Amino acid sequence: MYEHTDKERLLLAVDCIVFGFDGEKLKILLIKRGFEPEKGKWSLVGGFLKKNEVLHDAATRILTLYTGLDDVYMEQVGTFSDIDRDPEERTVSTAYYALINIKNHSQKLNRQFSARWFSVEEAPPLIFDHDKMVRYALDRLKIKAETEPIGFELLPEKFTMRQLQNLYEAIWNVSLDKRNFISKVRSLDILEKLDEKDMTSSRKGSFLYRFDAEKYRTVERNRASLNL
Amino acid sequence: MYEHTDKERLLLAVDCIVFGFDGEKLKILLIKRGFEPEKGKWSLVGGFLKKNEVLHDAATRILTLYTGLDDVYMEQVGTFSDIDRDPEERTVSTAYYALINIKNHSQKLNRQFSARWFSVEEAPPLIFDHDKMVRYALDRLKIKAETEPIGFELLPEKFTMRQLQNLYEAIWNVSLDKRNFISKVRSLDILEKLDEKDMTSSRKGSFLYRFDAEKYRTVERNRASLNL
DNA sequence: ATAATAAGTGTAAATCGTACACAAAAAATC
DNA sequence: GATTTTTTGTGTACGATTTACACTTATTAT
Repeated sequence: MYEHTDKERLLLAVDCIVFGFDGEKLKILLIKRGFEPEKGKWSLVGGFLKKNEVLHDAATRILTLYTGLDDVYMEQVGTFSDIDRDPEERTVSTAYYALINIKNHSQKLNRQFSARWFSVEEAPPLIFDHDKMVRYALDRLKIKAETEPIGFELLPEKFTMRQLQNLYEAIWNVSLDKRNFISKVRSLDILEKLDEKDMTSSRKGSFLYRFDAEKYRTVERNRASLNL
Repeated sequence: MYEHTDKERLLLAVDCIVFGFDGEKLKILLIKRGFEPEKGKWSLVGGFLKKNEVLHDAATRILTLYTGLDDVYMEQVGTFSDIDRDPEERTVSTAYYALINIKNHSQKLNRQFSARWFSVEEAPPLIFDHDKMVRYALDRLKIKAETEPIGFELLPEKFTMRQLQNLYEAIWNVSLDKRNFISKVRSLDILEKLDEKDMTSSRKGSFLYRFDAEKYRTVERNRASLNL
């Protein structure tokens, strides 16, 4: 019950799992901590909730601080409360995941915070319970990708079919049949095929596509399933 | 960044959306608050996180306090942080939902806390942001029900096919075809048909079923989909 | 005997998912 | 300039799943 003696005030942190995609592999943004505790080890980007701030704003603030980006897709993953997760003081942390497009991503972050992209499989061990947060965030991303088209957030404006397929293969850690993938994506009718070709990937070149924002929103509203 | 001046300690509450099922409708457990603020209004059951307690334990503790039940299925829904959600003091709250079987449910709770079951559609307006919490919890329950057999938690040991169908109809707010429903459920092979009949619902009587815990766990492990 | 009520049961059509292989374009190399 | 290399791009057939759909049965109440 709401008895006064039980009320304990504690620190509430926010940690962000920043997912990015480079056309090949799914990546997360990590920083080498320049401060105690655990100075020198890799961690998620994070900070503390301020008095007159809601969690989502705190997550956005932290993301902007570390990446220079705003207007980023973010979603709450969950709140982690193990007693000794932070050795300094009892701290509960709410994790958010963000989806960002690596190409839009200024390089200043590297200099300031020793931030680096790691592919999800090759990331180093993280401090505190951050590995657990990443696992939860990945699970959420996998589920999200089943019912909502997340490419808008993770891919550059123009991309090839191969890149789109790589994205889903990376998220679900599966390999998909090219023909089935393409026909499924086509049936969703949210892509616009451009006349341009990307010539970097092959001699033949591959056509570029773009999301059709209009159709895309319709699909989002209908929660159309992307069962690949 | 983790600068000391930004650290603000605040209260962390836990609120529980307790779902129950009476064979007909999906219900939630609400209490009429006997304490300020908002004394006399309806709210979720809740409390504050203690210093040496993790969130899940706090949610369990609160549920046991109000219902006398332990060993209940619970899952974190999310953390709600609107600045003025609690008028007394800045309080962030993590919501959990619980699934309980109303029939197992002792009646002592009613006496002690003016707790009552309300069908989800007919619930009164709740204090603070509790209505929002209920909406989120319902969304989570809907998604959960798509991939995991939740009947074990919500139904009495023996139940009729009609009750099972009512449960899914109530959660998803749809009407399902009886024949398709039954053949789908049968194909999952997690139910045991008993020789007993329930005679309360019709003159003919309807056979009772029971979950086969062994098979049930296999299905859970395989994350078999219950696409009804 | 008859009426009323809910239980119980099967099939056909449509949709969706999956498996699968070869030709075309262009550049690089000889 | 012919050949090799590489990646793109495309269609179909089969099986599985989902959906739509209606009548009989058992029993009690009248």
